[in-house]
Amino acid sequence: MQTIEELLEANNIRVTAMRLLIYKFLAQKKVAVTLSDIENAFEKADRTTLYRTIKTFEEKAIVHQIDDGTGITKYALCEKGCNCEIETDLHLHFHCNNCNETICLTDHKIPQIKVPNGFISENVNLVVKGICDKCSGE
Amino acid sequence: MQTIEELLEANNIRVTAMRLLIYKFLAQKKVAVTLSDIENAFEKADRTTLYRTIKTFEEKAIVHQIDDGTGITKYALCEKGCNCEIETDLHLHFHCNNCNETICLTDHKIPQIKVPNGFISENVNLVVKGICDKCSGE
DNA sequence: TAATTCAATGCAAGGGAAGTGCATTATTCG
DNA sequence: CGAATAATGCACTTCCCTTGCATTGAATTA
Repeated sequence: MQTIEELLEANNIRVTAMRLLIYKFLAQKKVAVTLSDIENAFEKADRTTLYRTIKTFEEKAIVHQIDDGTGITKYALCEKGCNCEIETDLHLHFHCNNCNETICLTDHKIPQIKVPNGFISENVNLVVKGICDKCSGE
Repeated sequence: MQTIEELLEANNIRVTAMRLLIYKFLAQKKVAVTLSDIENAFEKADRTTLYRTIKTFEEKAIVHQIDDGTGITKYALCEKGCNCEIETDLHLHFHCNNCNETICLTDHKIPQIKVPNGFISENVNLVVKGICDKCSGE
C-alpha cells in the first residue's frame, strides 16, 4: 500500500500540508468537484492556492479535468484505469440533472466514433446526462 | 424555397432587421460561433441584443447550443436533420484543435451508450476533438 | 547553524463571459 | 392615430478563471 506522501513524491510533487489535505478531499469524494467545492471545504485556504494545486496535480497527471456542460470546470482524481494522459483514452462521464453531480465512469469505455473523411479524431469527450443511481433509486 | 422572413414567422419570431442579419450570419457560417464572434461581426449592435436574439432563436428551436469543451458556449443553426428539440436526438460535434472551430455533424449519429444499472440516460453530449478536413488536407 | 535559494502560499487585481433591470425605441394592433 | 407590447441599448452585477507580486516556508549548501 502506497501512502499519499509516496504517491505525490513518485509524481514529482513536493509534499505540503495543503496538498495532502486537498488530495484526501479529492480521494474521499466519489464525484468530480469544482474549485468552489474545494474552496468551501477549506475556508482557511486561499482560492489561488487551491487553483494552483489542482493545476499542479493536473500537470503531473494525477487529476483530470471534466467539462460536463454546466459551464464550470470540474476535477477528479485519476484512477488506475484512467489513462487520461493518453490521447486515445476515451473518457466517459455521467452528469445527473437532478443532484447536479458528475461521476467518472472509468470502467465504461466509449465505442469507436466514425468521423467524415479528412477528419482526424484525436480525442473524444463524452458526457451522458440523465438521472444517477442514487436519484433514480428513490 | 422559404425566405428567412417566412422561416422566422413560421417559428413565431417577430421579424426585425437585426434578427435577419444575425440569421444570415449564422447561415453563412459553416461552423458553430460564439457570442463574441457575432459581436465582432456586428460592432454596431449591442451585446445584449445579440445575446437575447440567440436566446430567442434557441427557445424557438432554430438554433442549438454546443458545448465543445473550450468553456465558451457556441451556437449553430438547426438544420433539417437536426432534431435537437427531441431529447433522444444524439448530437455529434467536431472540434478542431488546430483552427479551433467547431463543426456540427448532423448526419453522423452517435451509437447507443451503455450506462451502469440504476443510471437513466436522457441526453448525450459528444465532442470529438482532432484535426478537421481543412487543416489536415494541407 | 546560518545563509542562500527556490518553491508554495496569500493578497490583490484584472479579464471574460453570462445574465439582469430599466429606460428608450420600434412595431403591431385596435 | 393612439395604446399596448415587444425589441433594443445602456449600465451594471455576478461568477469563474487567471496572473503579478510580495511573503512565507522548506530545502540545500557553505
